[in-house]
Amino acid sequence: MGIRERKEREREQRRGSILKEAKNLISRNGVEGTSMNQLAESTELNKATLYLYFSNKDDLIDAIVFEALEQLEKLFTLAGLEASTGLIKVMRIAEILFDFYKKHPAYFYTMNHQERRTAAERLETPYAVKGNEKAAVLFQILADCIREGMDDGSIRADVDVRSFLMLFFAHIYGVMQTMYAKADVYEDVLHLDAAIIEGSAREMIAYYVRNPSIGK
Amino acid sequence: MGIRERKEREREQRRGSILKEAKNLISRNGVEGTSMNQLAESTELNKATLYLYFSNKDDLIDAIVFEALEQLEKLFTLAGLEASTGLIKVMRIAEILFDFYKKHPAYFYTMNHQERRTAAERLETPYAVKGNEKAAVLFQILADCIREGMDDGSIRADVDVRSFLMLFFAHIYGVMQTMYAKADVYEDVLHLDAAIIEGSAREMIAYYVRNPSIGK
Amino acid sequence: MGIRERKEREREQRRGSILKEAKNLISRNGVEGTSMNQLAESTELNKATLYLYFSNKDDLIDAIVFEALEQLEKLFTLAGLEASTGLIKVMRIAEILFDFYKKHPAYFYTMNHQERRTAAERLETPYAVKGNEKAAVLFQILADCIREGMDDGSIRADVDVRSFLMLFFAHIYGVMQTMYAKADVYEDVLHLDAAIIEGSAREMIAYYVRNPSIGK
Amino acid sequence: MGIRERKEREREQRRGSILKEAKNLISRNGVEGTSMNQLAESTELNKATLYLYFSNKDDLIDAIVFEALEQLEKLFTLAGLEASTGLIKVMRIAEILFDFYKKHPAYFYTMNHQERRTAAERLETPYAVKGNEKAAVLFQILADCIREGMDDGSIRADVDVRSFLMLFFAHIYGVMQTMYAKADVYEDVLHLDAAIIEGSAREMIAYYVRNPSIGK
DNA sequence: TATGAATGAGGGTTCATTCAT
DNA sequence: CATGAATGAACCCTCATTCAT
Repeated sequence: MGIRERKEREREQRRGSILKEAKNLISRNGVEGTSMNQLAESTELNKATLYLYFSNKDDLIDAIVFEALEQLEKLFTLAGLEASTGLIKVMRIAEILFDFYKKHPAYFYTMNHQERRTAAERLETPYAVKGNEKAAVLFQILADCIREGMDDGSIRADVDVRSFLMLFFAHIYGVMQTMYAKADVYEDVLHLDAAIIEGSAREMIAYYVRNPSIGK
Repeated sequence: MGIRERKEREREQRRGSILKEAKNLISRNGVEGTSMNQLAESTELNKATLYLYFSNKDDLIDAIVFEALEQLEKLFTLAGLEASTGLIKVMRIAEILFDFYKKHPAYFYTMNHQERRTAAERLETPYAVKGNEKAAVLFQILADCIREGMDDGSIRADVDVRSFLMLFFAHIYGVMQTMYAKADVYEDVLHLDAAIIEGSAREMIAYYVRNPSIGK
Repeated sequence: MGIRERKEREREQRRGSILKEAKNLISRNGVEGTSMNQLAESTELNKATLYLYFSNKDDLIDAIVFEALEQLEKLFTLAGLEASTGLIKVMRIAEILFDFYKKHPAYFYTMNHQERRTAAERLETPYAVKGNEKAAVLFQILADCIREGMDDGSIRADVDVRSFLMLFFAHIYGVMQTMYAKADVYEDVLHLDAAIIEGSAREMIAYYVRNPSIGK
Repeated sequence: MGIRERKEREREQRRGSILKEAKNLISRNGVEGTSMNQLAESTELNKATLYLYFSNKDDLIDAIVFEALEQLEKLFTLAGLEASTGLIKVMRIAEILFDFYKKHPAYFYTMNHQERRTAAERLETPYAVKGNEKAAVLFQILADCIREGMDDGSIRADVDVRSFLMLFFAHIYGVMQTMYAKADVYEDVLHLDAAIIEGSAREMIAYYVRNPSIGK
């Protein structure tokens, strides 16, 4: 069975290198701008071979999304360790998310690509199911931080937690998207630095959730 | 001379009906998911005919964007009339923007599609130039409201106006995108109503800019 | 009937201005590279209007060819007036033809465009018929010069006149085509000047027909 | 390893058969008159399949041109072997070129099609680069023959070699073009045989370069 | 497992030409 | 006479995907 495990491991490696190259391309050209053709060329594999590892282009995208979620789960978990209050944890997670999106454009692009497929389609594929579960974990981590903040008084008690979960990701997504897509506007027209916008964006979250009776 | 005007009007109507159908399709399938082929079928026009009214697919998209900006300009302008304070005006504009995006998905999709084209490309086409000017007007209206709010004390004085301009649109964009793309998540998983999320999203802006010494 | 003549004259003028603009475009973009669309725009006329003056794109081309032939006829005729010998006349015509082609690229391009249409098609259209007649006149003028040269001893007696007629135009056509299309080759690779090539090309004709017993 | 070579050979064959069919179509309809669509139909291949063998229509044309140049190089090289004088070699090459163009209209059409593309475009594609090199070889072979003729006295010493290189190809090109395009004129109007014209055309070259002190 | 080869469907765009007015 | 509007047919090219081997 050692031989079988080795095979398995090799397969995983090959798969990983495909994913790596895919992320590479997506970082540069976006999801729609990356074709299976290009990917085959970059990986020096045959197009058909790609389909041995991923049943679909969508499946491949899902795999990248899943990878992203896995990494985010780790990062989110670590975020809480050294933080003292719930608010600080939440803000730390925001920071992590921004950094993550900035560092891995491909993850950003893929995570926000699923427009085309209907919810039904999305639920059927095995990968997406796992992805949804992982996403739920992230939600949970963030939710816990919020509730912790309410308990320790750092976060105001009347925050609607479930709304905030969506809002948190949506807000950061919107800002990131703007920073990727509209750099020319804020740089050339408004003469703004990316770091400043991001800082304000994080501040905005803090303003929203922090308990005003405690102070900043 | 009446005849020429009538022709002109008819042409404008035809153009309008093409745009209308385009928005229709885009609402359902997104910008990239809408082809000139489909549009020709939907309008029951020959493909070449479309090119009599729009020199490009991009040009058509630009026209839709411009339409959106025109309407938004009107709406933004009206927003200030009945509002008493700068803060209320800002919030009113946020509300308007949400309503607008909800009512016109196609406007939403098109306005956030120009990512792919480089800044250079965007600046060259005549339509885009006009679009940029219109966008600048919207920015200005919002900026004026903010400053007014600072003057009347409804908005805290240390808001970075230019950052906020980006943030405002980015935030709303992110929330809308999430609501369009992730409806299944917040509905099925979080059992959330869209209106609640939107309410929270608007609140978030208010929390960020309002002058705390005045109170909510 | 004065009114009718004026109308006729106006029509001729309009037609002429269309032709003029067509030649303009063809000079720059070639025959295939010039579309009826462009022509309509340049003339500020409606596309359909063009078809009131020319039943076809081919017809329009034929008209330009005819114009060219008309002008060439004049030039060819004048060529003989001041020349002393048949040889000199022939050489003068060669010079004229080169100058003509250089000055009017559009004439050159159109005259050598009729590849597509079969001989049958070409003979049917009214313009082409007239064109063929004019071409025959040019041939005749050149033939007369040759024969004159044979008589006055400047041209060798054993030239096959009919062959030469074709050869003369073919040779000049080939050289001109090369000069239009391959300028980069002779300039960049061979470091040759256009005037030198043309000079050699004319010389080549002279070498071929002149009576060697007379001397250059 | 045999298997891979066989695959390679099969691919080469398929490629060859596409080229063959392309030449077929071009012979009949010219380069611009031959579409990738038609070619797909003729080869009974899918349109997309063609693009597996040629990245472009231009690339395909370049491949044909290159093929032509390869064959011409062989023919030109052989031409000198049995010939005694430089003049005879030159004339032999002219004969070869005529025969080649007559036998392979597609080669003729493709070789004289690159007018449209600018020099810059032509130099960028890898095929074209190789083509230019091959063309330079042909030029060189001809130049050597000329110089040899000058040495052995068969060609007059005052021929401008570089001019002649251009002239030689231009002349033959012009004649061939005329014979392809104006067959009806010389046949119906002048009652001339193609062979006669070609003979005169070759003679014209000889008249131009031969050393008169030696005699015909 | 991996590949070379192939494909159907569709992408955006442009052409010469012809109506009804 | 002139026009605006329209069109069918064709253009080159690319996509995600699937065979047989």
